[in-house]
Amino acid sequence: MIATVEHIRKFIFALVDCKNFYVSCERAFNSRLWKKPVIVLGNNDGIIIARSDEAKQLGIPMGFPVFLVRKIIKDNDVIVKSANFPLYFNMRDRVRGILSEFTPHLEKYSIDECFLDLTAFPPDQLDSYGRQIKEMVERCTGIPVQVGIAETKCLAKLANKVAKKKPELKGVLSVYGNLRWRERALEVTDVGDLWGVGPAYATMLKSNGINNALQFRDAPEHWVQKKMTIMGARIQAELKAIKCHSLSELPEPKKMIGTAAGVGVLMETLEEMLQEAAARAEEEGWKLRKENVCAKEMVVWVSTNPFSADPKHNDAREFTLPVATNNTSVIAKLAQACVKEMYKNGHRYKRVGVHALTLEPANCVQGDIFVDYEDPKKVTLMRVMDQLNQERGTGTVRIAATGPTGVSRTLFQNQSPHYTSRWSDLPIARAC
DNA sequence: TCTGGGGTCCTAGGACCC
DNA sequence: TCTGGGGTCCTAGGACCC
Repeated sequence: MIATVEHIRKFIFALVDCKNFYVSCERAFNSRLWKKPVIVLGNNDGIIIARSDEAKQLGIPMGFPVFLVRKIIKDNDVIVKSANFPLYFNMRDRVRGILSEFTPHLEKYSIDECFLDLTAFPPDQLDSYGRQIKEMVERCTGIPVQVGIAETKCLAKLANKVAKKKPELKGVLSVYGNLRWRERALEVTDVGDLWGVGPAYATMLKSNGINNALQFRDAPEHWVQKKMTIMGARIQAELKAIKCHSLSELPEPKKMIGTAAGVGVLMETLEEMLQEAAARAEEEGWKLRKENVCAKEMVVWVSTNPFSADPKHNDAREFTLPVATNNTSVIAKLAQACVKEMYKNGHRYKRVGVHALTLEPANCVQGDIFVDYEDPKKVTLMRVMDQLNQERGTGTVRIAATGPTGVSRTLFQNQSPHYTSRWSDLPIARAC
């Protein structure tokens, strides 16, 4: 490999990761959840999307259908919460706000993780700096975090994981410039826990005698590239402190925007399917307008429940719009036409999906002299609809095609109040 | 005997992330 | 009875072009 200036120049990355994020958000407003096993369920209260440490210790797995662990929940008084995304998004923004006070150079990697560029900071103080970040976030938001610091993103991720696993590190680990610490961290990390190594690669690597991150780093480079493509080669280089991934401070424009929520009660009639198609189109339109883009090509698909013994039917239709659009009623009509074509009587459907594949910025859509989607009245109608729904709550104004009630969808039986996003739910402080 | 070679674009499929 | 919902990137192979 030819060393470039990029490789020689030293960078410092920190990864800040919120611990059991959704559970921590719930706990920040409800002290009764402290030190108890708590889990958070996804849409429809179907699967487990977050667990407290206590719940993990009971052996409750992530992404698992909740009905399969009912007994553990009952026997151990596990507290079950339904997802409360408005609260989580708000807490995410608070955490990011605190982090951006430390450095303006940060990448919002996911709802509960941020990469920080600390290159400008004195390397001998990184450890204490990591501790300051941790304390400040916890004090201001109530969300516990771990901090990992290193020369590359992959190593920062790894340091973060080690900090999480080893209580004596108290949630902060910098391996920057410290070869011995770096090797130790690599050695105690299972190869399957590396960022970018999923279950398939982990199995392959282990069957070749590569069990930890250190062994992976030292494996022959050509072999790694052959088996795991350029992605694997990059992970390996990053573990050698050679930077392959930069900080992306500005989010890349999206390449695809989709929506495909499963329904609560399976759909059997065409009418239900058409209503669901309209509802998904409505959501898709809203997402496109929020991103300020229009879709030129779209895919509509239907599927039955993959886990049931019912007859299966999965199908998809793709179409190209004459003029890219983000207008809900245009999308809804086309989505319904696709569903009408695909629907087969005698099946119980779980999902209708609507995906936009080719996106164009909304302000420079290529026109078509025969089609008039850019009718200012329609644009205004969408804007007013979005505004009303935002101010008065989702679903205040809907297109008629979604039906009077819509298809039965989301169950939130154990949702906490919207502490941060609804006036009536504001927590009340009482003097003891 | 021996049947070009280099390039682009598109798609499906596989792997991964949170 | 109940099993999420978003995304990204890379590669191989085929079609097609000159």
